[in-house]
Amino acid sequence: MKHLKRWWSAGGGLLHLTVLLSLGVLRVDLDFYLLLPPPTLLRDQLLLLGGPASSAYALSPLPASGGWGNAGQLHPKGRELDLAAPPEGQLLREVRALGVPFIPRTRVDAWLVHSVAAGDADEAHGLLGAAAASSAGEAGASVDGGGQAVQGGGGDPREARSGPLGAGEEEKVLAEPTAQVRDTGGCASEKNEVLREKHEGVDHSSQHEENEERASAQKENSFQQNNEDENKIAEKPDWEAEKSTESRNEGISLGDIPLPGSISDGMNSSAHHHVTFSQAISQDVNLHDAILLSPNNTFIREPVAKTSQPQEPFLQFHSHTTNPGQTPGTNLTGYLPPVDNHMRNLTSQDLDLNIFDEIDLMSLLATENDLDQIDISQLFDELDSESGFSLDSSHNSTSVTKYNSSPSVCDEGATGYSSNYDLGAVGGYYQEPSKLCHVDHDSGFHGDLTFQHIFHNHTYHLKPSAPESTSEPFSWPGNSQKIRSRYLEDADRNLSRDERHAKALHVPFSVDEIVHMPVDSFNSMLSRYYLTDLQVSLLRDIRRRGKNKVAAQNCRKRKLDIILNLEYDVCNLQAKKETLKRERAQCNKAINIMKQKLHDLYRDVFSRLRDDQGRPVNPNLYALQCSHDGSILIIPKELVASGHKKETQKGKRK
DNA sequence: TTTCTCTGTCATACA
DNA sequence: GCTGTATGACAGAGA
Repeated sequence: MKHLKRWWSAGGGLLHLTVLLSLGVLRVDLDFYLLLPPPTLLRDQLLLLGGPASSAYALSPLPASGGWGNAGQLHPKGRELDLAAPPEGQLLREVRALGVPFIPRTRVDAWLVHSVAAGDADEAHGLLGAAAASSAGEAGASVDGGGQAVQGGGGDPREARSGPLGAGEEEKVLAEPTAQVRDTGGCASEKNEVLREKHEGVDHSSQHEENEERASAQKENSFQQNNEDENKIAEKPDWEAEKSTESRNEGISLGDIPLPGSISDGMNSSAHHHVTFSQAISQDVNLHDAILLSPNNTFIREPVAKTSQPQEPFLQFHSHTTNPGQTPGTNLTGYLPPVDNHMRNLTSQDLDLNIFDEIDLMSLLATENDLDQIDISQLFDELDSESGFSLDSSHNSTSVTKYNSSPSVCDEGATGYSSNYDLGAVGGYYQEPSKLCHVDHDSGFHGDLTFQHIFHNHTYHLKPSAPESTSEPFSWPGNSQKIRSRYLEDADRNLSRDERHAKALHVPFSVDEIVHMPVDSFNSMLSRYYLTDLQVSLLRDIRRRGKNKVAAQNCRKRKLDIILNLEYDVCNLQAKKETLKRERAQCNKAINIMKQKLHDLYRDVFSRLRDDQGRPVNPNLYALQCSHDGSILIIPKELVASGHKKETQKGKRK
């Protein structure tokens, strides 16, 4: 534990990148991890290498989430990975107890952290040694004592054996990562270039080591807060996470995020170094963002080389595989070998073609269906009649022309709309930058959207009902136009009016998001996007109608509850009334019985009374009366009657 | 075809 | 003034 803490305190970090791919019915997360060494360790490593820094980080592709390890996988120190690793909960507790900023959301994450925490004093250096061995291969550097890379090698050990490379080959590749890099052909040079740039960044960062050390104490204190913040963010919806991350965006620009394309830039700056090295960042980046953010990066431009080599240390093929029929968030790795194998057996060309076929198809669908002029005209007719928009035909054409004449803006994954801001990620859909949603990349939008992806929880909320999702959940077999058109017709038919409007106007948000996001996020969204007046009006109408719809539902439900409660109260009151009637009858009956008993007692008393002559007292002429002192007097009824009259008269006078 | 129910929407009031 | 909520009234869809 103390070593891990030292690791974090020294400024080491763990960068978790997740690239989301959509392959037909499958969705694949490409998880890979970058162990970012603390500057102090880095310095030691540089000394060990005896030359200029050639290693800035350790690339540690990890096994797929859901399994603790694979046969043949090596522990950072070369041991077989302990399959009976401590329980995940224990690891999570340990890691979180450290207050490290990296939030292990998966067992793999926890394993990685634990591998550092549980190792001996050289463990961290061993990890760094792996980094050196990975990236300093061109110099032929042989790092002694823990030079093996932390490697995951994929989720299923069977896959490792049956994959393009055998287990032995895989180990060889892992031991000689640079050879793997060279094998990538043209990609290798670019990758090495990236590595070189990163190394330069490390050199630069090492110059600021003193500043780092001074700041380390403060960082350690801030780690705990960061950890708490990330925990909060992870539990919040996307828009709440966005709110939380907006404040971070003020301090961390998009370029600070050590994405594959921007990591070199981040390394070259000491300010960036604070972010990329000193703070461990766990973030998920979808492929779409990667493409947008890093157009010149080798990783993006060479998806074949990257995705086709599961054993490559740089990028380990998928840890999560989901499909639309799967429960959202379910990790299939290790549970669905056929799917997994299918994914792994995809050749690079297959993968590439699948990805971009889907992208092309999605773009085609969008352009063919969403921007169809006739549909737009019909839509505006609807809008005109239903939403009070005063639009004439000229307006329609103007609007369409306007939308299509905006080549300088980017439709940020405007898949019509999809849920949870996974606009580009869900469908792997990158729409050509010429549509409606005008995104200002300089206005902070990128950062927000990126952070939404970064902090999402790997759960792809595929709404089961078609109306909620307009993205294509699968690729069409053989591009059958009939099937596709039929599907689209059914999908459109199932869409609500607002959903059709939003889709036709290319509003890049789902109706659900528009309705339920906080007003601050909604307003910021309106201001952040270059939306036309029509789009803004539609968004506000959708939000108003959605709110009112929910309110009406609640109102009716409440009214129904009130009615049901009133009926229940009526039944209760009726039952209570019957009970009271029965009690009243019983009371009357008891009173009559008491009266009868009193009458009998009265008769019995008079039957025993005698006057002075020994004659019985007539009860019709005399009555018994109790005095105040408790004595009983026998008085004539005439006196009793007159006495009552006097009392009544007194009472009336009063 | 009529009736009834459900649902969405609008208008309005209020906090 | 804006926003959200509540509610009555109306209209349309469907059984």
